Formats: sequence, structure tokens, C-alpha cells
Amino acid sequence: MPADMEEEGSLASKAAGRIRNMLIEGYFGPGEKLSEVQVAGLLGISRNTLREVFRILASQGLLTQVPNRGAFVAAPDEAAVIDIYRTRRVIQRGAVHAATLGHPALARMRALVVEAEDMRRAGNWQAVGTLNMDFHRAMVEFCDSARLSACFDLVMAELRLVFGQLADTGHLHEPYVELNAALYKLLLEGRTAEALSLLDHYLIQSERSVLAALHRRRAEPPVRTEPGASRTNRR
Amino acid sequence: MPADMEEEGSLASKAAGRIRNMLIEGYFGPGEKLSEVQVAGLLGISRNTLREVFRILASQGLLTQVPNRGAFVAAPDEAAVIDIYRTRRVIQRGAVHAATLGHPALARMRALVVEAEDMRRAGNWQAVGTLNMDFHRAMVEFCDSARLSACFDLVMAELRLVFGQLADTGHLHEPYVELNAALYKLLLEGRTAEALSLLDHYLIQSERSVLAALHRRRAEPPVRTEPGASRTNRR
DNA sequence: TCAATATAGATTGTTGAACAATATCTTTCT
DNA sequence: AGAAAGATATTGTTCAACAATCTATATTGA
Repeated sequence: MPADMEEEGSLASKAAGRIRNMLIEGYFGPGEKLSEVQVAGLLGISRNTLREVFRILASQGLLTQVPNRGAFVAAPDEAAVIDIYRTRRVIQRGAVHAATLGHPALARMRALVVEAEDMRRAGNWQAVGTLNMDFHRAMVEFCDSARLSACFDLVMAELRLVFGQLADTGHLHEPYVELNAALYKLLLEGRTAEALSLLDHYLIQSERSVLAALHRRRAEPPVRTEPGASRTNRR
Repeated sequence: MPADMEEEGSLASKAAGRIRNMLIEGYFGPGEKLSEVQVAGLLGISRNTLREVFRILASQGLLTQVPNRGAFVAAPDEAAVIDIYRTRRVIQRGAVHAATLGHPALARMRALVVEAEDMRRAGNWQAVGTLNMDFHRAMVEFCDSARLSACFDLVMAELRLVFGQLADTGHLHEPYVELNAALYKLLLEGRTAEALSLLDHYLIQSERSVLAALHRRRAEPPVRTEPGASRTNRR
């Protein structure tokens, strides 16, 4: 559990990274408004610099900017999740089709499967979730396209945002360790059709559980203005 | 040919739109450095606001930001074009698979085909190019995913950037009017397999011609520093 | 002459303060 | 209570300044 954090790049880049982590970890509530002065103070950067950061995060879909109203934490709803999984289906089916035996992504996937199994044994669900994401990210690399991978990363970041906003981020990924292992094996053996079928199975099941968890969340938050919550205090 | 330009949103958004157009129209050279003070003066906005704009355009892939060196016009090379077409293949194949008869995208495609034929007759290649893009963009809407469409838009914007940087932006799209028409007809008739095959044909041919044109460009520019050209003067 | 180095100049990175425009909250009036 | 009016806070944008970094020029040494 190294908290790493490599010091590099402009202050804005670093700040963007920090906020991104906070978002993913659910530090802010879904739809919460991010006040410029508050967050600037929190990160110890100027308001101008923070605005650049907001622009970055907004174009990554993690923040929603409303003119004259400010920046709000993205609050993916049911429709968003469905949209995300539609995107995943297209991209990952493409990945399965592009899969070849010699591709380095295969080795990566294998390593990730093994590690995920370890983490599951250790009960480290946090890590299992991350490894699951990495597994699928590695899979997309079969396509050998930086842009497609970037697009996938974007969508997955949004999905992580959803996870961060859920209460029981725990064993949400647990069932997929085996599925991933099976998927890997099928790809290794070049059984494309079966891999496709299993992928579909995975996506459907995963989508369902996320939607269900989302519904469970919907019940909690009591008051909220419109695109975002108003609750100001937080520390 | 209305030059439209709707006045809306923040100054930064408008400015981003303006620069984006300039980039696509080839106003700036590939790899050219965009000086903050210069461009800020050109657009009549402050340097701080411009920085936000740069961050937006950079995350859209139209600009490349190098720390402490500034922002440069993206200069997609051969590898980038190949990457772009790989992305297109995955997404657009997905679109063909998702195509259904009742989908509104079909009507859009039909309208665009007709209009493109008109423009071709009129010799308006500029419009033919735009309509060709729109046709394929409409096609992606079969997937019914805003995120996937956004991803596609990003890639297509980069492709337009390449076109803008080419000398003979003319009849580059001319051959595809008929291809698109045929593709539309196949989709209309629900002949998925054939549509897929034709799509592949289109993508291969288009990719080839773009790469060829890129090579032709490569011959011209004489000097250049590293990630971008250095030629400062421009008006 | 050529290359390494020092020096001066320009550009980016970042900040703080200021003000207009807009939104949000509070009070008042009917 | 609901609407209108005013007060307050927040965003949008600019400006001026300065540190950090890069770039080009001049200088020096072999």
C-alpha cells in the first residue's frame, strides 16, 4: 500500500492528480460543488491555477462545469453507467478480436490475474478492484492504439468515480477474479468466440451489480439542489 | 456558407472554439509554437484565460504542452494516423454491429449522403469533406453512447487537423461519396456482414490516402527544432 | 575554427489583488 | 405564502509582478 505520488510536472498537473485521487476515493460527495477559494486553499494553490485544474478534470469527465455556477463533482447516474458499459462493450470486443498470442498484453494480463488472486486471498478488496481495472485496461492494449486506450481510461476513471461514491466498495469486484482468469485462458488459447461470449457475460454482470449498487446509493442523500449538492462543510 | 459562430458560454469556451477552428483550417503550421502573449493578443484575451484554453485544447489532443516550453500545435505523424485509424476501426465496426433499421442515425446518414452528392456536383470539396466526417459521426451514433461519440469526435478532430495541415485538402474526400452511399444502403438493408466488409475497405483506402498525403507534406518544411516548428512570424 | 561556458534576454509558471457579471441568500412588502 | 428588492458571496476575467526555466548570444579556451 505505497501511497507513492511522484513529484513531477507543473503544479497544475500535480494538483489535478491530487484532486483526481480525492474524487476517486470519494473524498467529495457526488454532485458536490467545489468552491474555487475553498479547494484552492485546501491544495495551497492560487485560484487561477486551480481553474486550469478544473478545466483539465472537466474535460476528463470527472467534473462538470456550469457557467457562472462553478464546478461540480460528476454524479454519474443510471444513464451514465449504461453509457459507460456500452462504450466498454465496443472497445473491449474490439480488443478481443485484436488479441494475438505473441502480444505483450497477454503477459500483463496473466500477471494481473495472479496478483488479483493473491489479493483476494488476502482480503484486500481495494487492491482487487484496482487489479480488475488494470486487467481490462491491459486487455485494451491488444488494439495497439494509444488513443483507444486513452478513451478507455477516461471511461474507467468515471467508473472508478462511481465506485468511490458507493458505500460498499468492498467485494464488488470479488466475483470477477475468476472470470478474468477464465477470460485470460480463453485468449491464451486463441478461442476468440468463447472469449467474446465470456466478455459479454462479464460486462452484463458487472453492469448489473454497479447499477444495483447505484440504486442503493440513491436512497441515502437527503437534500440537494440540482446538478450538485450544496453541503459546504467538509474536512 | 454562413460563418455562424454562436456567441455562448464563457470567454474561454469561445476562445477555445476559435483556436480550434484556426487549427483545423490550418491557420497555424504543424508543430508551430503558440506563444502565450502572442495568441492572447491575437484573440484579445488575457494570458490567464488563454492558459485555460490551452489546457482544454491539449486534453483534446489538438495541442501538445511541454512543461516550461509552452504549447505546440499537434503535428500528427504517420504513427498517429495509423493509431487514429485503429481507433476508428474498433469504434465503427461496433457501430455497424449496433446498427438497427429504426434508428434515427440512419435518416441522418441518408440526408448527409444526399447532401454530399450535391456538394460534389457543385465542386465544393470543403463541404464534401465535412459531410463525409458527419456521415461517419452519425454512424457512430448507432451505438447510442455519448461517451463513445465523444471519443470518436476527438479522434476525428485530430484527423481534421491533419487535413488542415495538408496542402491539397481538395478532392481527398471525393472518392468516398459513393462509398458512403453504398455503406448506407447496406445498413439500410440490414446486410451487416457486407457493410463490415465495405467499412474495412473504406478505412483502408482512406488511411492510405491520408498517409500518402502526409508523406507529400513531410517533404516541404525545411527547418524545425524538436516537437514543433520554430517559425515565429505569422499573420 | 570549433566547442564549452557564461551571460543576457525571453517565455512560461504561478501568485495576489482587483473588479464586473452573475448567482444565491435574506429581508421586506403585499 | 409568494413576489419583489436588496445584500452578500461566487464566478469570470484581467492585470501586474516575480521566480523558474528555457533560448539565444556573446565569450572564452583549446
